[in-house]
Amino acid sequence: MTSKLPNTSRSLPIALIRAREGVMFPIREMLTKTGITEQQWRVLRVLSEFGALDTSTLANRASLLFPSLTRIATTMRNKGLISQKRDDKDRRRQIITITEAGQKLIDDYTDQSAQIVVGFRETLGDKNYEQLLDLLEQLDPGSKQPRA
Amino acid sequence: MTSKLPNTSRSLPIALIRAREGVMFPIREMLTKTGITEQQWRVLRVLSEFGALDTSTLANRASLLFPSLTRIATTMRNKGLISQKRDDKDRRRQIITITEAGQKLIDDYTDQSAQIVVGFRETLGDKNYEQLLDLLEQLDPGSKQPRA
DNA sequence: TGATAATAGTTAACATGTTAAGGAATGACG
DNA sequence: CGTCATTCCTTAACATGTTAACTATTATCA
Repeated sequence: MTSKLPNTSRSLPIALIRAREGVMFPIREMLTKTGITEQQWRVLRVLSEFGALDTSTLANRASLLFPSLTRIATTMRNKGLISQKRDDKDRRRQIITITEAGQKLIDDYTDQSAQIVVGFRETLGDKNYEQLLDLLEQLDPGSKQPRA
Repeated sequence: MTSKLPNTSRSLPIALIRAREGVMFPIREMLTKTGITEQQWRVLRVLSEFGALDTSTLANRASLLFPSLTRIATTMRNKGLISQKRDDKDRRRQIITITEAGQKLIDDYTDQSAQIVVGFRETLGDKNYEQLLDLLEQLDPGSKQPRA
């Protein structure tokens, strides 16, 4: 059996990369002004939404790998955006908390960020936008169980 | 006006990352056996589809940034997967060509790669799969003009 | 209890993503 | 022809992605 690959123009991995580029462009533009990266923004958003979390849970919810989060956390601690302490019950665990400065950063840019989301929603239309999220979720291996 | 951000679970950027993780997982598993990375695989696929290309065009079609491609090309040249030469007409340009070894690698793994694509197509269903590609394309800023 | 496995994170090493600056060749124009 | 902007690409610097090895702590179980 000799199967053929789709054209690169209809390749799912490449389409996902390009879509991400397109979505991230205006967001990155906004983040430039904040001085933090896309990943650091995700960390703040997750902490702001869920409160203090241990490293594993945070990594999972922000879709970051452990080693990345270890480095990012160091950077963010130095910037005063988060604080870290050991869990007294299980001393292997690190508990990460958002600081006031971190929360302020979120608050300051929530509107602008939300506007960008609205833009994409309008580009696709509400119905398509929701369907896109549904389809993407089906490709996500973690979507079967709720995240830790 | 105080807008609110969507939950991180319905955030488009995060959904795109997670979907990409899901799609890339089996592909990366396959690529481990080949000894090349996902990006190097993309370069080979584009060269195999379009023939020799200059660096700019290749970067564009493989969705790679220039600096990345510069490094990747060095690696791949050392592995004997591609060859590079200057364009005689415009000596700023590098022309990149796939080697026999590179083409063999593509040939050896085309079937396996195509099977993975089939898997995702079946997961979503043909219709949804095509619609997903269409929606993703709408988020791609480069989709308005055909790529260089 | 004491050896061993499992868990939570970190560190290391290499590749890529991202932005900015730099170098070489070409093009435009007075 | 000479200057200057433009184009194509490379280098540099820092952040993240990815895999593997390693440390510290906790759980298991004979």
